[in-house]
Amino acid sequence: MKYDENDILKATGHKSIPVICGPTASGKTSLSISLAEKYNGQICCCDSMQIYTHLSVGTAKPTIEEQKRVPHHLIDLVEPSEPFNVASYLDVAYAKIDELLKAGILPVFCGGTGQYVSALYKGISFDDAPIDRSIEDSLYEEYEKNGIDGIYERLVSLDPKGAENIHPNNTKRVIHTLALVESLHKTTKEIHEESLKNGARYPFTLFCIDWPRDVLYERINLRVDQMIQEGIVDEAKWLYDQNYPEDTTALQAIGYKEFFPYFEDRASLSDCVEKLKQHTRNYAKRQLTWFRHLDGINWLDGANIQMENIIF
RNA sequence: GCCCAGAUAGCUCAGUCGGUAGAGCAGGGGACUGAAAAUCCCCGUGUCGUUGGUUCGAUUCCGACUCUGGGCA
Repeated sequence: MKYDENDILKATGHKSIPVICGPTASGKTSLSISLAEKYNGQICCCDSMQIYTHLSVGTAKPTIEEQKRVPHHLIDLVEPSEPFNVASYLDVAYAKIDELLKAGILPVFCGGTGQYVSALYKGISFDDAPIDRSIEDSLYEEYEKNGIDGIYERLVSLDPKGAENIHPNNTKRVIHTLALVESLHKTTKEIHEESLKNGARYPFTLFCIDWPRDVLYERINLRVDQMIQEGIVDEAKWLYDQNYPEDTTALQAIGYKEFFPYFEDRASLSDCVEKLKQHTRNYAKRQLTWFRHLDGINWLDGANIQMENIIF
């Protein structure tokens, strides 16, 4: 079901659902908790790694204490070995929003994953059946043997406009897009238009917490040190010991793979910690690029957040 | 004290058979529609340690000095 401003207003007293965005370590969690406490809300996490069970310290999942203050949803949804993606996220997120609204509770989104926030906000729907992973697998085999050129050319001939937007070096996207175009017999433009035709399912208002870059990086460094105290290394060791296949999505999470060289005696612990800080800083920059280019985002000065300015 | 090696971009280093220099990383910007904490694209002028000498011309060759490694006493 689709909600407009009035439906949300009737259910919660607000015209839209707030989404607190921001790079890692910007203070999203505490702000969204304050907001939820203030307005009788509950938190809906919007994070591609917090959905995994077991990965808690490294994903900066809200702590048990934080979860006691306000109920948190959309975390701990699947085992790290299980596949999960934007489409799966939208399914569970929509169901949760409906459930909360019916109960008159305000969902407060707290999101670090640009792709998920964007899909929610723009109302991108993934109605087509998911493409068969085996099509992609066979394209990967072809890529291993003959390189990307032939695959890219096929994409250009089937979907020239779509190919323009993908750099041939981005093999992951080239292969995925070709698999999509071939199996659906549609161009990316058609796919995109169809995916947007229903519009956003709920009105959202986006907020993004911003800090001067050097301050943010300092916060990140401090937080990584804190994660060490909280046992991130043990958590990483656990994940390492699971021996999941290399392409397991959860293994991509920052905060785990960085310690694998240490477990294999190929690097010192402190080197791995430095790498982790580095990767986290790099990631924060990418997140900001994403949020900066979302239409209608409201910026909040991390050092001086006024609750009165958070209007939604 | 002596010998050897090094001193070039924020870091690690390459290079210039003498014509003022370039990679990786960091940093900055960007893309993103079913793996997204992923993946990918763009952006490189710096007293080439200091100081003399040789030379039309030195970061490059030679000398001295300073510093940093390593070795010998």
